[in-house]
Amino acid sequence: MSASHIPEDVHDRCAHCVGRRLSVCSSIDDCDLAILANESSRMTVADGRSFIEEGAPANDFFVVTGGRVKLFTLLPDGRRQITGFAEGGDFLGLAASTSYAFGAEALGGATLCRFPHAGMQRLTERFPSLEHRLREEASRELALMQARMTLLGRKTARERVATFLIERCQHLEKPDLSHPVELDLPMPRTDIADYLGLTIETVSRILSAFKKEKLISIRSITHITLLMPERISTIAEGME
Amino acid sequence: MSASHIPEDVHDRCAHCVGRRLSVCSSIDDCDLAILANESSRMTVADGRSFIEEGAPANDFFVVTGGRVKLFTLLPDGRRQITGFAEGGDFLGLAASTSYAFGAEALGGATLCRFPHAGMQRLTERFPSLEHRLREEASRELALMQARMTLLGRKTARERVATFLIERCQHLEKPDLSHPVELDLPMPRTDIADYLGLTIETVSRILSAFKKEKLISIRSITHITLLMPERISTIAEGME
DNA sequence: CCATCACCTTGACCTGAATCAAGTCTGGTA
DNA sequence: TACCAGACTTGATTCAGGTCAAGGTGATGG
Repeated sequence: MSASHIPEDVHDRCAHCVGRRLSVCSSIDDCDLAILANESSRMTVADGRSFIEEGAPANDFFVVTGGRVKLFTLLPDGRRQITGFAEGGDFLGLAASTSYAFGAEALGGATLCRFPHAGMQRLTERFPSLEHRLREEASRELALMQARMTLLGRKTARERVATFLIERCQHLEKPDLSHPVELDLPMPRTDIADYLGLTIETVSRILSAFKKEKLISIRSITHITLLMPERISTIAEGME
Repeated sequence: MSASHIPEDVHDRCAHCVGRRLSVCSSIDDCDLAILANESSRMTVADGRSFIEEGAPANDFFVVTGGRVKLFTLLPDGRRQITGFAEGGDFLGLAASTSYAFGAEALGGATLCRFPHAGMQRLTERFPSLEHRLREEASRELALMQARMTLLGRKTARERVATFLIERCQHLEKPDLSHPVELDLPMPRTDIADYLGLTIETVSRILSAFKKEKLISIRSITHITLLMPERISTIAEGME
């Protein structure tokens, strides 16, 4: 598909994409959107389907344009560490030299925009600010991972679950911990456990404990209200 | 200090630096070394002295030109997670947006080359390949962290210590696991423990166990020989 | 040559989270 | 309305690794 055939459509595809607002694509001017669109292609991934294989040759970058995905690494015996959840606007594929350092699969269905490395290179040559934006993105990710290593290496189970809840808050449009917060947890407990380096039973127990302590209320499995967000934040920092 | 005053010295400073061979500085041509030198300054840090404060405004990048440093994050009550060790040629400071996401201190004395962000920006504008090199560096680091999260979240103490030993091997000039390997562990047990998310006692016990199993021999506290590197590597991957 | 101090090792015991094992809840089907 | 399957919760028990408490070791200085 070449930009010269259907320039309007192609332009629009990028113009109305969440990546345009949130992701690396924001470093491209409006008038150059067709070039951007021409180097990328859309794809959808069904719930639970994998689209990045850990260790496979890294040929593409991805922008999540809809839905959610989980990123993970595996040990040979099947133990799994989820290294992150990504949603609309998030950029994937920087954690790779020649091969991907992580696997990725859709969490309840996702749409993605795929940028082959070759095309991305053409884009960075043409738009140097894009390369800078990619570095910024990598830096942001590195800073997040720094905190996550502290979580996995040094926090208690209680602190980990509290941190997870606070992290979810900060993904909302208007994070505000001074009032109760309604949260949607679209991932199953298994994923939360593998993200926090715990077992599903421990996650469940601690959520129940938080409920008993009136820190949260559990409206349904996926729908939780933080009744005392600031107290949970205190627990998350290990200061309770 | 301006390059025009003592161009020869300044040029030489970069020409003979390990960063020139190993680090981001390799993306600059010989003839432009004076420009590079002019944007950077040397510094030495004594054993145990801190030179990056977690949360402080991030104003500089650093290249380790000699010795070693440790990078870490802290919890309010003093729990510490060492997120990495850096040595000659390693680049520091990418894991930061406006403020550093980690602290850093010298491990037995270190020399560094400091690049203020403003100067680095002048360099990346003049040498676009440097910006690309920085992104590569960030990607390499991200891939490493991915593996480290799996270690902290999912590996047993035995697997962690084995992984640490294998990692140290891979820092040698000629990594080769088919024969016994002599290793130097310049960091105290406390640092190894904080790197692996364990206690000093557990690290000590597991090294003793490895010794009893004839997997390693402990010649002195800092000097260890891996007698069966491949078996240790197998343990590290969780496949024993 | 001994004292000191910091760091490391070892042992005994404890505990937080894992494991093992029932339940329970929910949404989908008939 | 009852049944079923999959996901979650809860309880009982175990165990890996932490904590507490002695020792050991080796580099430095008197």
